[in-house]
Amino acid sequence: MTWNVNSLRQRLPRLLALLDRHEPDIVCLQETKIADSDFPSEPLADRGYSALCHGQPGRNGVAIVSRPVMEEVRIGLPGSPPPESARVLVARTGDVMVASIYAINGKEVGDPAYDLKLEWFDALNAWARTAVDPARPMVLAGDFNVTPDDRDVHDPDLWRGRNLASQPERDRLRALMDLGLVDLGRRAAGDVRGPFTFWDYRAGAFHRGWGLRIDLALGTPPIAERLIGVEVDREERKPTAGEGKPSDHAPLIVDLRD
DNA sequence: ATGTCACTTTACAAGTGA
Repeated sequence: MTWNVNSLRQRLPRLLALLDRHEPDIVCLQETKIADSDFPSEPLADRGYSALCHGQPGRNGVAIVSRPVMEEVRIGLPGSPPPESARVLVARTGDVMVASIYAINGKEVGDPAYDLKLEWFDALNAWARTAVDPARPMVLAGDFNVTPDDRDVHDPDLWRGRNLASQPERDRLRALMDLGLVDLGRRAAGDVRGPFTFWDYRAGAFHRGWGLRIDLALGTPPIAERLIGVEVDREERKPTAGEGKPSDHAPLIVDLRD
């Protein structure tokens, strides 16, 4: 499972309910917005989950919550542009590598943050060229802040060329996948629009179906051949589900054969 | 496109980032 929680402090009751509901083996979290010293390890441990975290107070932050105790492989992204931000965490269980990824949003095409985003993807891809072995099982899951193609936006004409849908960022995501990664969500869904994972809080975007598919699980072929299905838990985006307010992202759940 | 949310701070409102 991968889920951008938009503050783990705010979303903890929902995360705990989500663990009870889906019983996932491994959960990649993004935008935890919490320092490692404040990470809520105990309520997770009570449910049989251990956690690795790479956070900072107030913004960004990634974590991997799992039933198997995972071995930490890497914290952070070597060569990523300053300022240092908590966006990558890599861990291993058995022969499976898992990376929790939170890409830079980029704000708008032309904004300095957009250039930083492209630079950050170059650093991610440079790391991935050394870390992704298509012969070995590996999953990169998280909020990539890029729609892979026009099927991943609710209104391609509206979004054409804009941040989250522009060609330079799509080219970089494509270069990452060309290292031998399968977009598991797209493979499971087939040639349809969506399934969306993010809806802006504003303007009633969820209610109006104004969604994007920017949360992705990318797997090497040994993972992809074990793919059973993929589900987006849209209930988690509704204010009525679980405890407290929703994140602006819904969890993406990938089901793999043992 | 924008009917919001969560964070931070010479904190009880306003700016930032998403």
